[in-house]
Amino acid sequence: MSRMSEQLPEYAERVLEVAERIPPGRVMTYGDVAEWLGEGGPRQVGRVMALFGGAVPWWRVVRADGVPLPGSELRALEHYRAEATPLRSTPAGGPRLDMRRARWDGDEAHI
DNA sequence: AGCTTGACCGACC
DNA sequence: TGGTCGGCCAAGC
Repeated sequence: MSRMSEQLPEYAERVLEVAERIPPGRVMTYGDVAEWLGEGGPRQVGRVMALFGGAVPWWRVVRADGVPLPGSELRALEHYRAEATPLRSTPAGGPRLDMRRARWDGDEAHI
């Protein structure tokens, strides 16, 4: 097939595919996704999400420290509330994800 | 070819 | 809890 109008790079497709598998109420970090794919790194995953994340549950792919996506934290928090994702209230500042409980390793058996 | 940037991460203090 | 630092790796300029 010829390159009509630039399709999604294969790597991007794989990243989005993983993002779609994350169960509601759970999250994976950028690094987790990269590690699961065994390809690329957190920053590559971050780039893919920045460019094409809008097509998938982007709020389920987060930074390792559990800080909601800057600029979209309100929308993200709405989703977390709606799907009962474990949050942790911090003394100063807004809520963060409770990574210990919300983190998903990508294994369907651990849902 | 070299330098900067970015939806990052872990170690350290 | 929070800030810095070095490492990371692809893209842009």
